[in-house]
Amino acid sequence: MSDMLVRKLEYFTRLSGEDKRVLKRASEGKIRRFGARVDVIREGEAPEHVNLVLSGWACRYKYLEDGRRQIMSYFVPGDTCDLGVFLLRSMDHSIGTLTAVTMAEVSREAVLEMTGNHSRVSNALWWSTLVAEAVQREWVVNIGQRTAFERIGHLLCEIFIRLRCVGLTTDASCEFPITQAELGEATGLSTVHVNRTLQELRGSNLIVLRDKVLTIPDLAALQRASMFSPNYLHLDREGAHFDANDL
Amino acid sequence: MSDMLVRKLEYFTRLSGEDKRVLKRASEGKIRRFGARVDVIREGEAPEHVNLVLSGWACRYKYLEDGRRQIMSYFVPGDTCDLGVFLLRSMDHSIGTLTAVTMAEVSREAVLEMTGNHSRVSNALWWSTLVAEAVQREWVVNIGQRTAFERIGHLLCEIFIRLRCVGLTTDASCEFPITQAELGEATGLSTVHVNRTLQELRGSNLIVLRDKVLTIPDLAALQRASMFSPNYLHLDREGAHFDANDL
DNA sequence: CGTCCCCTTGAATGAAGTCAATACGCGTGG
DNA sequence: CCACGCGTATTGACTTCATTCAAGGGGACG
Repeated sequence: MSDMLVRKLEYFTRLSGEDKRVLKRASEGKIRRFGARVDVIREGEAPEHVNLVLSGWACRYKYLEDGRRQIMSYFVPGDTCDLGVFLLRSMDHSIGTLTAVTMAEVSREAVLEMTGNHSRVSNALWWSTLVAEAVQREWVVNIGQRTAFERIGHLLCEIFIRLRCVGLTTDASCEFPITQAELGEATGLSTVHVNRTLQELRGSNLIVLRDKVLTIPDLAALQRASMFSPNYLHLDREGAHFDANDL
Repeated sequence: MSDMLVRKLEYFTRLSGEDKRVLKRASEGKIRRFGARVDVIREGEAPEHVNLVLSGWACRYKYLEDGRRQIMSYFVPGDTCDLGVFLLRSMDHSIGTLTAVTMAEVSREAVLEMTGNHSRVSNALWWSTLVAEAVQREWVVNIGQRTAFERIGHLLCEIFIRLRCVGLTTDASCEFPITQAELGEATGLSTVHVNRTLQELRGSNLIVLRDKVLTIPDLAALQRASMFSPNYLHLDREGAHFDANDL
């Protein structure tokens, strides 16, 4: 079940059988199923556990008073929503689903157990948190500096690579269940402009996007066109010195 | 010296004398002085310690290939630049000064000592990290959804409040040594447009900004005008249940 | 068959960027 | 002391990227 998480963490360091068991146990607590476009937790509420996405897509978002919505992060399988949340009394944003989603609720105790007694697992989880922060920063760069074309291209590169890390791509394709409106909310663009920009990307043969399936025939080309560098995802086993030696 | 940090952390929880001593010790290691507009660490380099700003302003930034620069965070006294950095092999962004800056280099060992053996200090430091993340997310909202007017207003509110937390404001004023160009790099606006927007803010009597001094005559009004809510700064002593009881 | 959601398109508008020139303060060196 | 250069702030005119408004098309589903 938590295969995706293990798979992702091994981009940082090799985990031992025991490490994997610990992770598995933590993610086999309470499982919740959500429909599409449903809130998991809302701004103002008190966080009670860490949410781990097992399947489906979710997002972190915030409404402005006037109804505009900004999506601040996408969550795909293997992603955790804030390891540290329960230090805070109340959420400053909401988490909602985009598609139908299953989530594991990881309790405070389970997190403390992992971070306190299993240092390799702890390091790997902190690494994933640091990467999530780096992604957040990259979004600032993306929205702040890039044109619509680069911006959407960049986002597609990021998502594709993140999905590939957890085995959710086949060759050059992946599921992409996000509507154009939601893409707009994530990139700070209007729906209409997202639509036109996607057509441009299609016209340049950089992407194929139909029926909720995204194909990137030449990832390197898309990366170039959108000035994407994967360095901020820190996928080159930077924690190799922590490697477990049992297989 | 680390007064600012202690002062900031006490917005989360009350620290004991011992806690403060531990923090003081950690920030009294190597002190470095930088001139204005100088890099502290560059993208691609390996982080070796946590930087704690003692005085002056710094920022986190990234260049795009074509020379555009995005500032992703501002650092003011009391701010630490990434508690977890040394889990990563290389920086995915740079940190540079805006004014002359003094920084304390907090060693990996000092961080481990604080987080491992002093749980209240550890919690407080993690809280400050979580707040920094919340700020990062808010910048996405800011750049993604708000107009130039709201965007700059929002940023000024945030900075003013952060400075007030560490005692760097007097009444309605604070030092504000940021150039218009740097404001533009942080908000994703051109210098020219920043200039015009500042004039609008002045014209609405929401701010006075002259000679590197910012005055916000009516903070509540500026907050309203820029749809600013301080909730994401989590300043209402959310860790009060960890309070030390000695004074 | 109608409704709803999502995608698409066109035309008009608007916010912000670009280019270019000018102004101002400040330090340096003649 | 003044001239010069430099970085920062300001202004005007023009352009462009993106938004808004409005309408139409297509598929899924009851």
